[in-house]
Amino acid sequence: MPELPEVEHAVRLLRRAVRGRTIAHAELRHPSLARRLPPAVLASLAGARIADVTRRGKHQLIALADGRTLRAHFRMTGDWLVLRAGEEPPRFARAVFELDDGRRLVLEDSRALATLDVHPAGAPPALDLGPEPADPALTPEYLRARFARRRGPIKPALLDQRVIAGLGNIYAAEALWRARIGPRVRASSLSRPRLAALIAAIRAVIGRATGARYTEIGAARLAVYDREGLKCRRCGTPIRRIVQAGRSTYYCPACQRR
DNA sequence: GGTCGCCTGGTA
DNA sequence: TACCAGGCGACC
Repeated sequence: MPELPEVEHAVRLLRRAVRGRTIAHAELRHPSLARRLPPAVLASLAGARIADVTRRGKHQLIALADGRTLRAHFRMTGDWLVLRAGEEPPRFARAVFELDDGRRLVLEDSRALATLDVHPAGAPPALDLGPEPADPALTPEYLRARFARRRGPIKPALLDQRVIAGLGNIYAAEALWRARIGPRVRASSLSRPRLAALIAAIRAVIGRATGARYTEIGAARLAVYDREGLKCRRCGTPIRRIVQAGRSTYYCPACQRR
C-alpha cells in the first residue's frame, strides 16, 4: 500500500503485464466502486485495448487505445494482482478485469477505499498536482512561493498533493527528520536553505521512485515512522508521536528544530 | 487550516 | 473492545 515508490512499482508491474492486451470483461465486487462506475461504463470496457500505463503522483493512468483513460488510485490498501487462467480471485478482490489471454487483473483492496474512474476520450483527467519529487521544477524558490501564504505547519503542507505530487504520510515524516525540521514549524517560515535541505531529504527518502516497496524497504530503515518511544537514530532522544490534520506525525523533539 | 467519513482489517 | 491504519474529499 502505497506511497509514490509503491505506486511506481505497481505501474511497472501493470505495464509489463497488460500493455497491448484487450479487456475481455470487467466486473466490480464492491458497492463503493459500483457507485463510481455505472454499469454501462463498466460494460463499455470490454473490447478496449490497453495502450499504455503511466503514473502521475499516486494516480495510475491506464490509457486505452480508444482514447479513454482508466484511472486507478490505491488509497490505503490497494494493490494489483495478475492471476493465471483458472486462479481464483482472493477474498478482497474489488474489481476483476479479464484479459484476452485468459489472465485476470485484480484490484485487491481490503479497506475498499481505492478508486477507479473512466475518463472519456479527449477529456484526460485534470489532477491539479504539483511537481513530482524528481522534477527539476521542485526548487526552494517554488516551495517558498507555494508556502508564502500558508499559516499552518509544514507537515500537513507536505501532504498537499497540489504542492508536491506523491509524498505521503510516512515519507513526509522521514523527510522532515532528515532535514532536521520540526513538523510543527510554519511552512511559510522556512528559509531557502532549509527548503533546499528539505527537497534533498524528500528525494533521498523517496529514492528515485525505483519501485521499492515499503514492506521490502523494511521498517528497520525508517528513522521515525511508527517508532514512538524508540531512540532517535541520530541523537538517542525518544521519538514522539503527535496528530496533525488527523494523521500521525512521528518526530524527534530534540534534533528536529522548531 | 482542522475534523470527519469513507471501509475493513489487524493488533494491543 | 478500543484504537490505529501508508489517502483524500467534503465539510466547518
